[in-house]
Amino acid sequence: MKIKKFIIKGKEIIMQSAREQFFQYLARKKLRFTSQRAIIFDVFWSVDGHVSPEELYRLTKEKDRSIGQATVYRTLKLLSDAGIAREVDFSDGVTRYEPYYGQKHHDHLICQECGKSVEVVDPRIEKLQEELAWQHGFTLSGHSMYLYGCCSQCSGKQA
Amino acid sequence: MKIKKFIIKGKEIIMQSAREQFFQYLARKKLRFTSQRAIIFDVFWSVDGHVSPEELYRLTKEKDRSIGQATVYRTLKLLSDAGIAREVDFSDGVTRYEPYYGQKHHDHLICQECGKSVEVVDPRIEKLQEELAWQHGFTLSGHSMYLYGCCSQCSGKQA
DNA sequence: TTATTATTGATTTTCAGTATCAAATTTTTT
DNA sequence: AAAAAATTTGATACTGAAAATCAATAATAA
Ligand SMILES: [Mn+2]
Ligand SMILES: [Mn+2]
Ligand SMILES: [Zn+2]
Ligand SMILES: [Zn+2]
Repeated sequence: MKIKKFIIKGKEIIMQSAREQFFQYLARKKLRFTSQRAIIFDVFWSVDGHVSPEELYRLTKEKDRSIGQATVYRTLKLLSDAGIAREVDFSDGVTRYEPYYGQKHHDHLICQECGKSVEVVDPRIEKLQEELAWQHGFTLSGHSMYLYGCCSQCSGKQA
Repeated sequence: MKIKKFIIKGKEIIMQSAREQFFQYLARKKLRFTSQRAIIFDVFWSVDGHVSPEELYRLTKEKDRSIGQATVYRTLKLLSDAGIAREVDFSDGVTRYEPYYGQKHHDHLICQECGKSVEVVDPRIEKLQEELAWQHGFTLSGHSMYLYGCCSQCSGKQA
């Protein structure tokens, strides 16, 4: 109970900082922190998952019917540029975004049966990726890695 | 010279086997090895790179004006299912296909300046990926990994 | 032959994402 | 304050990739 409270509080604090970072980013670029952007940010943050622009648009409209779809797309791009959100692509045809602020880098392990995704990271892999790029004379600026398979639950059902 | 000849001959042999495998696959599925499919296969194989369906459609029409775009899409799907081609996604908005028959698995290192791509593979990474999935109770069926960066040529130019 | 099945190319449709643009809002300058 | 400049917005139109539809063919089986 106490732990949960702590976690929740931690999340709020992070949310505040992320919001602040968004604000700072906009200021730096001489852009405005409008009410629409605030609403979209808040909804995006409250979802806290891997959400597509269209899903977010739907959710946002529940808070404010007047917000346009284009603004949602635009705001997600801004959040991306501000380093608060990240695009993820689970190869199922839709691009999603995930909150990325205050989160360590991670990759995804995806169950192709039920669609469940697990966030994973292996420092040894990350290191080897750097090495590998280096060997080919590349300066690595990023990577995307998705592991596809079948989770234990889905494996169980099948057998 | 001798080496080159050997390689070329090797490539032809591989092409023959790939064609054969395509044929076998179609037979197994009770599908037909039509002239259109043969042409599309041949052109695809002769390109030998990372080609988009639209590019392939254009190239194919040079051989046979009557071939339809839908057939190119369909045939690429078939080649994929037959394990002869593989989809690749360099995150530049277009899906490409590469010949995959007789080729070892590989991942891609991509220069974001000039678009050049290098095929790479590191068995240690592959092993760790398996491990990682295993630890989460997943049975791994595949993965996609793209390393993005800047190649030595492009780095040189900038500085 | 006749019936069945698979294939094709043209066309339409879908869908995500982008571009456009006039109206509205905010900021800056007089 | 008023006017001018800059930014933002939402509606709408548009794009391009990919899939679905469908009538016409072609190949195969009965
Ligand atoms: Mn994630
Ligand atoms: Mn390749
Ligand atoms: Zn599952
Ligand atoms: Zn380069």
